[in-house]
Amino acid sequence: MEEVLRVLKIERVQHAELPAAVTTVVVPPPLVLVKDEPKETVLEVAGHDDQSTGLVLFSNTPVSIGNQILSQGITSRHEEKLQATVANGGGAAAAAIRTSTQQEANNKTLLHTSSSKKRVPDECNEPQVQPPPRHLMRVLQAAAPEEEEMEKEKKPVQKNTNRHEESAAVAASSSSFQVRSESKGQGLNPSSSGTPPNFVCQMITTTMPLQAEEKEEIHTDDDDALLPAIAQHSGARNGSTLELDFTTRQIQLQEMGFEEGLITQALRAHGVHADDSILVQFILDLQTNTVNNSIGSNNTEIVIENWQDEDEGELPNHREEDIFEQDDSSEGERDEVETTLESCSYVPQPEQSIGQMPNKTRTWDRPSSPVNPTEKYTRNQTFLLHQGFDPVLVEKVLEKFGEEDDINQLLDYALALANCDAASISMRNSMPSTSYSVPFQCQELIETPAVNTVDKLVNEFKCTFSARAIERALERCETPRLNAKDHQIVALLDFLDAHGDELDQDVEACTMSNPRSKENTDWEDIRHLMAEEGQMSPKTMLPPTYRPPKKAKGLENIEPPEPKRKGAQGFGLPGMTVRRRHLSRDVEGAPFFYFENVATMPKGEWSKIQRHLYDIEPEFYDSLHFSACRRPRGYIHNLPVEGRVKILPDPPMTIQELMPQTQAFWPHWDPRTKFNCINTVKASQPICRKIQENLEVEEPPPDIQRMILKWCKTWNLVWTAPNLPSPISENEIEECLGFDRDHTRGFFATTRRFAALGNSFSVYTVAYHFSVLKPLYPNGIRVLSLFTGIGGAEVALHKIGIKLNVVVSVEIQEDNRACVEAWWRASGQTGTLDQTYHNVMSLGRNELRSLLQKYGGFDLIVGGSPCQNFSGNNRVNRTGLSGVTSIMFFEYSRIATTVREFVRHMPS
DNA sequence: GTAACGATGAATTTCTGG
DNA sequence: CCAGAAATTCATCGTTAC
Repeated sequence: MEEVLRVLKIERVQHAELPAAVTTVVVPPPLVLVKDEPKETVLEVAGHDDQSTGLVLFSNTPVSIGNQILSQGITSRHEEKLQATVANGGGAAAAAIRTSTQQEANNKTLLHTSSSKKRVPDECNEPQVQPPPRHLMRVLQAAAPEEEEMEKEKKPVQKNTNRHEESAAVAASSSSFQVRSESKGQGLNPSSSGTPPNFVCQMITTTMPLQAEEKEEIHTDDDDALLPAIAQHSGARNGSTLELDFTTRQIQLQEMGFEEGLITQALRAHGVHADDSILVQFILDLQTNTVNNSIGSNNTEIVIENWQDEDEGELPNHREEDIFEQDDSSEGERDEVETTLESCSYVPQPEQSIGQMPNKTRTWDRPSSPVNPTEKYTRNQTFLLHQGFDPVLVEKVLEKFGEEDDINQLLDYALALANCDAASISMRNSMPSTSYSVPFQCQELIETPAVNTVDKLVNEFKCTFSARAIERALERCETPRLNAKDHQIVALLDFLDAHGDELDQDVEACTMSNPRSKENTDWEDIRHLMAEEGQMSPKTMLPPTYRPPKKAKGLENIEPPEPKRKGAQGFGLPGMTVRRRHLSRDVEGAPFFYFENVATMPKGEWSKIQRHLYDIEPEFYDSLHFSACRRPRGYIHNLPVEGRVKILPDPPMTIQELMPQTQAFWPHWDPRTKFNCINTVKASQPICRKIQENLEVEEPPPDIQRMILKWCKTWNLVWTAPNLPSPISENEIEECLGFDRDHTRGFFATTRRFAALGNSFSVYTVAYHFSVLKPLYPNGIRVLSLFTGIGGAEVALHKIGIKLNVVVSVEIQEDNRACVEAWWRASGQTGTLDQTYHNVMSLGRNELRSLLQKYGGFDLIVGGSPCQNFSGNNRVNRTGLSGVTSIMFFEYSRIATTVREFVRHMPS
């Protein structure tokens, strides 16, 4: 049985341009691994997984531990670790059966009822077991240096998971936490508003002591970056072992079909223990550059990404000039990178006119292709053959696109043909037609392309679960093996996330049904409806753009627990010392991004979101620390966390401060001082009437008081007259959230206004986070605002005093757009408000390119994606990321990562 | 536009065995 | 008295039929 490893380059192709989604797959010479015999324990071979243009080295089917060739590349240390984990993690996992709840019977009348629910002890509830040894496979996937790097990088993360310990340690370790300076009176930007600002910033600069181990950590990183890869490990191993490894890897790569010279170059450049994907990609790049220097922009992008990944001495802003100043690499490497940078990115479409970028010293055009058609044909043929496509297939492709300049089109077509060949025709005929699209070039030839679900799961969605787990998940979720739709695959991934560990084991007890099947048809309908209305392509919902590889789980390497939300104080409140965090160099620095959503998602959903946003730990805040209402939210961002200030003067911090007129009627048994979270619906009149009826008695009994209080809390009722509870008004909500009163007045129908406010940011909280941007952008900021809503982020930036040079606002609701536009005028903004795009799904790569060219880049990408499927208030479809609206998070992720990719590759 | 519609997970409190 | 387990309390950017 043969196992074929393929290196895939998956790239999103702008969906507005193509009627169908295109996944570009670059297949290198097959890497053949021969299995001795199947074993019980299977091995996933997965390399590193990068962003949308990243690489995935994977195995379609399990590779046994006894794999002869693979074992050559595995050190004995790996095998020991694997065996140890198998031995320790082999317990059977039982599906936890959720305990049922029992409601008290009498719930019809208000009197003498209780809303409390009692959990019935469930005898079937078995204790959770440790994750099974599936993750051990991932230990193997990382070569020794990779593993060490991972562990090194994990240390600060794991350390950060225990905030109490760290803060205690910081407090105990030093008294050097100092308030260095405090100054008041920083007003708003005078040029941005005709009226003097009411807010001042209280500048409190805190400095964190650099702890010894952190100093050492940074030092080590830098050193590593400067050392040749081989030399990194020479100290850890003796010369003979190193030589043996070198030879082993050389043989291994030779068997993959690569030339010896290229292999030697790759091993010298990356070291013998580098990840296969890195080596293979390096060789491919060498090949590609050798065969033809102008294959296409996308291939050169890989070179850049790899180079940047490897260059740990890179500065945060990643400007190339800075890189060169810092980089100690050889002159030859520098020339190569310069050439690559010159040829990368921004491939103009024929119909597009490329505006001149300000302050540019380089052209965005890629190098011109060979003029001679025969030369093009030969070039494409060589390229496709080098990617490992069958010669017959290559001929077919070349017949149609032999002289095509765009290499991606060729690859799309070749992939579609390959997929078609691979799939069973009989099965294809028996399957219902699918919405999954093939490249438009192929549709005339392939009417119903059969796409293997597992392939799609692994290739597009970058699933790293074992084939066994996937097989079982397919059965459990009743997912078709061919042509599964995207939402079905998302559901499958969710199921795998939840039960993948169990599925890897021989556990018969897992009786989960498909938890996501309910809304599948809804989503499909919506997509097609929107497609018919021209709002989006049917295949707009592309897979996530960033899915870091799953972390290896071993005995000593356990996934950090979900971050605690107790208190929801993020990395620190005003006046508190700030908890430090460690962002990788790939993530830190401009352009900044800022994502917000509800804190209390279904279990595991924040972890998924985190994985799609550079694996940055969410920061949970409750706005009750900044205003008179609760608003527990999670934020994932790469903003600095030190030096935050809040806007002054302080807003009303209690209900009583906000509404002093209610104090006269406030019952003594109602202890509330803060509103609960502002929802999107108002309390119904019958609730208020019922409360009134029960308050006819002068002093209601305690149980009635409790019930009334519960309703007051749920619906944010206030006492506007004796025994008269009323819902909080829109104006009061505006003030609670940090908007000016009447911010939303006049744009919405009554219910819509309430909903728009309920969906908004808490300006005070967001402003606190954004305040670190003020010294960074004294001349103003360019913002890409997704899911703008009523403009909470923009208002926050304005109130901090950051000038809004450009705001590209993407908001689908017309009334919201009108509200933002009105605020823009009323607040005397002098910058540009661009509301051209209404739907985030219409922002493809080309649109983003043109926006970047128009405005010269973005400094901040901000957005809070819809939360309906996350919210605890949703009784119907609280389905998490696979929900109809919450899946829009992936659009934020896609756009944020794409913009960051573009901006960071832009010449300064 | 109105009104009726629970489940979920975290935080908190209480119970229990040593 | 204490630690861990179990029970209870509490809050939740909402959906849908009418």
